[in-house]
Amino acid sequence: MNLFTTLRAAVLDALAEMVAAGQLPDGLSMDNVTVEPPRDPAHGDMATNAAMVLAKPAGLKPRDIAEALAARLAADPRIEGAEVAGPGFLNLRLAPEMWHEVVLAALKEGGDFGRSDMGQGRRVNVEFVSANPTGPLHVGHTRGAVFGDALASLLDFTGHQVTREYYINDGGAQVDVLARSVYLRYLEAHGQAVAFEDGTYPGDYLISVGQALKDKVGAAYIDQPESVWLEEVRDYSTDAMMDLIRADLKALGIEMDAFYSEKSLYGTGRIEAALEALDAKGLIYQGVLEPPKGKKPEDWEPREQTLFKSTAHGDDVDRPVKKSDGAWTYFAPDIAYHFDKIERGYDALIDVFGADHGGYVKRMKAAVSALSDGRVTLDVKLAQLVKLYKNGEPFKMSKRAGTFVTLRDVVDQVGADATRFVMLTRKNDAPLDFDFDKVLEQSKENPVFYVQYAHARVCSVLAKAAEAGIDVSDEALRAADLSILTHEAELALARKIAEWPRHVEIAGRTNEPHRVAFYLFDLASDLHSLWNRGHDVPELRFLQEGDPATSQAKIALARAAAVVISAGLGILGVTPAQELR
RNA sequence: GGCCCCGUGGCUCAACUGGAUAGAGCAGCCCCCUCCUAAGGGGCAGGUUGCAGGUUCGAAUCCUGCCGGGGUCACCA
Repeated sequence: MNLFTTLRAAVLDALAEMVAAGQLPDGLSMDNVTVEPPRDPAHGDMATNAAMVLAKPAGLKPRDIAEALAARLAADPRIEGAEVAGPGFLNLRLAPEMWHEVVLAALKEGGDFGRSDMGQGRRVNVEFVSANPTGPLHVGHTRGAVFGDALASLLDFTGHQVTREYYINDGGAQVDVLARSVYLRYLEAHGQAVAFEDGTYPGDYLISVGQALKDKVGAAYIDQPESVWLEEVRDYSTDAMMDLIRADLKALGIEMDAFYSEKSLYGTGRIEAALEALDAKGLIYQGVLEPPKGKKPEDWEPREQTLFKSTAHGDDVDRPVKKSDGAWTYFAPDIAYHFDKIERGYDALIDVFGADHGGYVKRMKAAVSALSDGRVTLDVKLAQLVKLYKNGEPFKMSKRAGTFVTLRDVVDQVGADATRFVMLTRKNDAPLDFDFDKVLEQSKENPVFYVQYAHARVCSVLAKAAEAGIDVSDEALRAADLSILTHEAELALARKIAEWPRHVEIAGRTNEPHRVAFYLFDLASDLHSLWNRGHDVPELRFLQEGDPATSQAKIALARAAAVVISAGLGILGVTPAQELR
């Protein structure tokens, strides 16, 4: 149940009647007519801009349209009042029963309350993390991982068919480096002294891989040239790294639906096929690029390369798909990979990249646009940097000094729930501060705690009421007489609950899961506020001693709020707390 | 130099993708508090939304040009 779409439909009906009655001309576009909660509660429960939007095309004064619309809407029993205000807003005041219906809907629908069919089953592929398979995930990956996973859940909740996908970069030189590094650890496991030069990965996490390799092949690779072992060690090592990464993701509660190997594109004709598809559209040519303007690399020299005419699809310059020696650039398999996604029949693609890949967005969009003839959209979300703090002090990471923080470090210290929530308290393209101490703090300053606390409080009331012999089962709460809820503070909470389906749709439409986190904070805030008013105003307490009927109604309201918090946290991948420790 | 992101009270951030008097939390000042389970509650003050134009009934939001911060820039992945 979404009150806002319900009321918008009512407004549109009334407008249609006005057209039929000759009060409005025919053929007006209603697309821009909105029904929204006004910022100022004094303006009523909902406001529509219909009169202002239609005034110009209809050739009428906004206030005249609003007056006529108000007259019609006032006849609707769901609407208690309709007042024209400001430049032509029509403010609607709803009958209290509408809020009671919302509470009831939340109780009945439970975790499905707010679910939307907005996506109409459109198939969406969300590609995220896609970290090189050369080591464990670090904090930088964590944000993208949480963001992508929450976005996928959000899209699912809004009626899309979602695939969570990881692109394994196992085709480039970095996996050879990995193989050589593991080989060194392998020699080490055989008791040899080894040196990790520049261009190898010295991390401890490869020790066990080297050991395992020794257990597997014994001494077979000792004193052998790369040609003997490189390929096998590479495959063995990337598999080991992917196991590591899968385990890291699992620690965060993330499970991918699909892993796609870059290597599988080579030697199978996939890359060639993708480029032929572009060639068929006249978008591949041999040419020489201009040097980058302003900055002149010293070793720059003009080279003839195979280029993709990405400028035909909005890019700034054309991009090479082959190096001057004829080998593929990284971009080529990426084109093939996205071509594959298009061929798998997705309606929309989403890529979650780190902010340092910002320069890649235009060419990728150009490729998808060209390959799908504009049919498939690609939205690229960039996850900005995470700044770490410890005891209020910036925490510097250095790979060389071995002080880089892994995903595991973070999850082990603060838990998956807090990690996930905090990572979503900022929009993806804004930098994020992550303070190890603050996220565990039990105070209002910590949004994780504040939202969890609200949920725990409701659980607490339920337990308390049950102890007092009041039936607070789902059935009993659904049957409660909600008409008792008339206090402004109570209706305010119900109003906030009613906004949930609306925020879900906005978040889903914009691919912005952080909106869910902000909404939950607001909702928690309203619940705490109502709770606190119970100190001064005993009638506002949820539990009314000796009055089961009233208690049930009030607890039904609290329970509805908890249902929404639980559903919202579910989208974010956070477990709602039953109690706090 | 080109491109992308960002610029909102002292600080950290919102603002329903164009709506009404730009909202919260810290910090500051003033009150209250042992209360259904609690780590507090209420209030005051604080703003030319980086600057200048433009579009619109209406702009923090869209367009143009500046200023400032960050990222990125063939033959790496």
